[in-house]
Amino acid sequence: MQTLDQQKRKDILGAAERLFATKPFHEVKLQDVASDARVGKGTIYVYFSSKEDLYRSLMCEGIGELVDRLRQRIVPEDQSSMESLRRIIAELVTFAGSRPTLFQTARAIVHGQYDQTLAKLHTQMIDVIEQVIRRGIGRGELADEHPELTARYLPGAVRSALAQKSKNLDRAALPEHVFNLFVRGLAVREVKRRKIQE
Amino acid sequence: MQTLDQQKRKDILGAAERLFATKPFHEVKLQDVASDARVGKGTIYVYFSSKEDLYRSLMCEGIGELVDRLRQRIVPEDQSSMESLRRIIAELVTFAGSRPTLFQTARAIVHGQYDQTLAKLHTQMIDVIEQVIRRGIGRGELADEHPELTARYLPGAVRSALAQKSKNLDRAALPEHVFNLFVRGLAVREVKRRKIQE
DNA sequence: CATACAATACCGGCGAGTCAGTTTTGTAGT
DNA sequence: ACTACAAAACTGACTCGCCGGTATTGTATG
Repeated sequence: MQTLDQQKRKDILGAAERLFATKPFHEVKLQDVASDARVGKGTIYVYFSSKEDLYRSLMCEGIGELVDRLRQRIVPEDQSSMESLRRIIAELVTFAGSRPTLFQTARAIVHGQYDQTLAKLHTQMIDVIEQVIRRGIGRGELADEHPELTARYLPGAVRSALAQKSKNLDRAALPEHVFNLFVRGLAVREVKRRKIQE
Repeated sequence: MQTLDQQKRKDILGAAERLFATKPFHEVKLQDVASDARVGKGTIYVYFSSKEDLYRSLMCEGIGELVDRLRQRIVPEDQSSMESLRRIIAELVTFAGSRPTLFQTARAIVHGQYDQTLAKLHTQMIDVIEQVIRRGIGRGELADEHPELTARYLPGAVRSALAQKSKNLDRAALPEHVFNLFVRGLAVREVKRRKIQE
């Protein structure tokens, strides 16, 4: 009597996530969401006040979860900045892989000026990354003129790499590759290294 | 009257671009596009067969233009790979700045499986970048395990950086920063450099 | 008079949102 | 334990407004 069935809410969100992954907002029909979630169309309105609200809830909870995970994985005191960076990237890749919709659509929403909650969550994510870089700079481990920019590149890069699922991207190699690129860059330094070693 | 025709078409595309930049597809009304373009609603259907077609044309022509520009700016024979990279990044930033809609929405569409034309154009863009990197590797100027991934990161990074227009991003600094990061990475190398110099 | 197009009116389909009715679930009384 | 009952949860057929698309009208131009 008391509680709305939280499982049902999850079902609806799950169906919505699947469908919004496939088509743009305006092509997703609430009837389909309902069918997919095995609930009546009206039930959706028990848990969400509108299609818009459903969509926003989906996004907010997803990004919120990502932010939480990032924070959990980072322990500034005990970790080198490199390790933190590595973990951030790994987490981004994992998340993007397991919940492609959320990660991908996140961008579309951030752009939409209306939803401040979501924008705020997005900012939080960027902030977490930026702080890690700044800390690394402070410790003398990293160098970066604009950490606030780099913090944005990271999720963007991961997103782009995973955007096309067609190719057989080596998922396992992705985190390491991103990490290496961001840390070392493309420039060849073999010669210098040899000089050092000699 | 032929000349007028093409101008009118441009007007419509321009208005559409402006509006699609502001709101999602389903919130853009054809009446508004018409008004904005100073054209009768019916006239739109002279040049485009449907709202969908208008949108697709807009995207295709935009991305096509970007691909052309990238190709023009790159002269593999006469340029170092670094210079090519620098130009690619500059072009991406410029384009993303001047035509935010196209750049930003591009990926949302690519994901949609229906439109192969657009997907193909997107692939072409990635290919241009990838080839530059491969050439650099061949010449011993660059090192990269997965150029096909890096080629995707680049536009993704730029896109992310420009996604939020709120902050006073230093537009001028952006290309250089992206270039430096991708080429050199975040790692501090002062120590090593000193060792070499000593 | 003819052409081209803006403006406007109109139509039909579609889908978000509603609500009256049905089912499920919790509880109280015996 | 069982029944009875009530309240919440759920349903899906229906409604209603909106907008894509078309047909019509008015007007300017040459």
